[in-house]
Amino acid sequence: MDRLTILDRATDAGADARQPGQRCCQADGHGALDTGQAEGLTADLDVLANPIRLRLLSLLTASDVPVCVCDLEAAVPVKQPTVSHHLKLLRAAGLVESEKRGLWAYYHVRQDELDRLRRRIAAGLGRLGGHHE
Amino acid sequence: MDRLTILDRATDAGADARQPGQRCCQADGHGALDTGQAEGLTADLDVLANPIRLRLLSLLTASDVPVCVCDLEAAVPVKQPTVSHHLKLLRAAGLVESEKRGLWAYYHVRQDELDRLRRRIAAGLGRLGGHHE
DNA sequence: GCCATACATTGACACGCTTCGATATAGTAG
DNA sequence: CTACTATATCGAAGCGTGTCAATGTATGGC
Repeated sequence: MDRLTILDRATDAGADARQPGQRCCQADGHGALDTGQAEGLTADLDVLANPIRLRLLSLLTASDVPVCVCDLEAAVPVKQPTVSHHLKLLRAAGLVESEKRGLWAYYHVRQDELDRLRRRIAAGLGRLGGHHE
Repeated sequence: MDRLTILDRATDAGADARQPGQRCCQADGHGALDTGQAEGLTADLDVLANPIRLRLLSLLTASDVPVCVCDLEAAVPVKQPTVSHHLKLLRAAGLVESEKRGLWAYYHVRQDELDRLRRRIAAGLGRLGGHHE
């Protein structure tokens, strides 16, 4: 209704001449992330956005052999149940695998999955716009 | 994989022959992120790990002109105070700037800061190990 | 003056995440 | 079998985050 007049006025008179109650510049978000993409990228970021999980992942990637929980526990300022909790999240995200040997559980990174996650994040952030392509 | 090989070698070399109560493999975390680096990377990730903020950033980068809050509000499934809240966080992170013109507040991305943030994240995740430079 | 608008801020709520003690499970040693 | 270990799971507490209604602030039109 009034929108037409407003749009006309906007195009005609410029940004500051518009009336209250109207959309200003109708940014349509061309090329922007839609809601679904933003949620997907958020989910990917959330897996890594924790200092304990980052450190555990870092320790596992830095080791060429599987690492037992007791070693991880010793490298991180939280108690054992918390370590188990974060390892469970990393396993649910497909980033690590565990193998039980005797009393110990040995964890190792699934490097391919970690690389895929990193690529998804890099692609998503790249889609945020504004630079090289 | 061959567990027996590992176990045999371990029995011989001592890895699995270790006693309870001892560190297993003393991973020293060479090349890994330390606690401080993990926290810094987490802070960077946290800024972006939210679908509303990602969408707002995306809309702003997709527009070559500053965008007013009313337009952002229309593109996002939350109410106006929530939009203001997220814009405040983005401004605190140095990723956007605002300018008041009349009744309206126009936001635009600080592209250099966004690029720097992306580079920090890429470098941090790269330090997670395992691949090409 | 008055009223309406755009946006920011406040205060409160709900929800989820992180954490840990307690407990369960499973393996080893004696 | 008993005792001890390593790890997982459970349950609850603490705390931060996202959200919104209500309110504040500034601006413009009448």
